Amino acid sequence: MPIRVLLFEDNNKLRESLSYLIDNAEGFTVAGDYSNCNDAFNITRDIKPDVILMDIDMPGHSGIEGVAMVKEANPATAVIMYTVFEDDDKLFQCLCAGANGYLLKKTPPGKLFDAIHDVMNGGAPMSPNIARKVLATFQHKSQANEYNLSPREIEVLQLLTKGYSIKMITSELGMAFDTGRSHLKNIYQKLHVNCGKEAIAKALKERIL
Amino acid sequence: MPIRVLLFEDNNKLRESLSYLIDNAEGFTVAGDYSNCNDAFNITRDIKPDVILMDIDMPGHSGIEGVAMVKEANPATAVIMYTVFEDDDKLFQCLCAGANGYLLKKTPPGKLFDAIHDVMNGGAPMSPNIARKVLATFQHKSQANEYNLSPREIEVLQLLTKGYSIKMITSELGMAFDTGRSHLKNIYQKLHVNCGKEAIAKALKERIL
DNA sequence: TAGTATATACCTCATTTGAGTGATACTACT
DNA sequence: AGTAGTATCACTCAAATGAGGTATATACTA
Repeated sequence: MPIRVLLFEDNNKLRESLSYLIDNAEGFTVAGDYSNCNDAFNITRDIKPDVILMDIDMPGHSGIEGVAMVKEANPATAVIMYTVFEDDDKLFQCLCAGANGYLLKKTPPGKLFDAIHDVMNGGAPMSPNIARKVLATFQHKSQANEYNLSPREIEVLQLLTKGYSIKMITSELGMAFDTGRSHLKNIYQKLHVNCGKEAIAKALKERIL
Repeated sequence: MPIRVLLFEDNNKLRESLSYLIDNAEGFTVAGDYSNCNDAFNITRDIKPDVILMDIDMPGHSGIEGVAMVKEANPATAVIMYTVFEDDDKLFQCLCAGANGYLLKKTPPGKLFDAIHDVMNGGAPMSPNIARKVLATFQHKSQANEYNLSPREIEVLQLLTKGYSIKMITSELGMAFDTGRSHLKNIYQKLHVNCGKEAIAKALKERIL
């Protein structure tokens, strides 16, 4: 049986072209196409499509909200974002909302079919630039020295981010209590924070360490 | 000019087959193949290949260390992991070390060429299972209620993870100082931690919120 | 209706922490 | 030889925090 695809795209011309293209391809059928995702929850719940191609910039609810609605209505439906946006913010919001793939609209239409097959196969089709951005998030670490932390300070900060108290840190590293406090004071200065809690938040959010 | 590929793989049979296969393919040439990556730094620095296929489990330095060495020697060289491992630990260690792709050895050899082209194109070729794991890391959030935090407690915890002091939190949320402390005490209990720093660390690491 | 969870608020006490100040020693570079 | 950075340790003081206990009002549930 053919793969059932749903389209959410507010550009009528594009939506109709895509619908025609996909519906006439071997092994695919378009189960519906919509110019907004205001009713995405009910639609998905009722139709339970295999794959959804989702634009981001639509009137009313955005595609980002759309993904969330779809995933709540039927988690088994795979959602591929299909958009012109490639800024980090929108990308990661979509991924966090549960998107299974992310294609830029400059993707040649023929590649769409590969992507749909890929996502049905448990994959995560992404345009090359997008995939690179995603992998880059794992590599944002070795920049501890953006703040010129000394090796010893890094050790201290690492233990701090485990929730250790100064006492625990200093005994772990075999230094005097006040030495640990000195290090922490210097760390706080370098990170431009005022207390340990801010330091932990900053260190973990920016993946220092 | 052909794409210059380097192989690091300790299984001699497999390495020779791969080398033969790739070297005889149109548009590819094997610039070297090695059974371990103990000298990966110097090799990469001297040869500066376009792409490296890297095994993980090798005698001496692991492929994970290998990636790091390669990336230090010549960041422009793309590294595709080629391994049987699909456990989260090894995967994320490789990605953090700078790997550009991650293929399981069950990948049909023909797909290797697609992957190499993909990575040369700025992409990040990954086996479907792997890609799913990577995307899943972005979706590990909405499980705040694993700890049965009440809505109000979640608000408090969110501000806490911004490094806010109790004073700031309570004034932000318009409640009495002691009310904030009560909430925090309950939050600490529910998260099984003893202090705010641990709570922040746990909340950020487990992406509660 | 009784019980449970939530949100609110207050009190006390001991500990932890941040800020300020100062000091010694070692290394590395100028 | 002098300077800068790092690592070490000490002392004080005021503020922030965690742990303990109590209390009230509301809302939902059994």
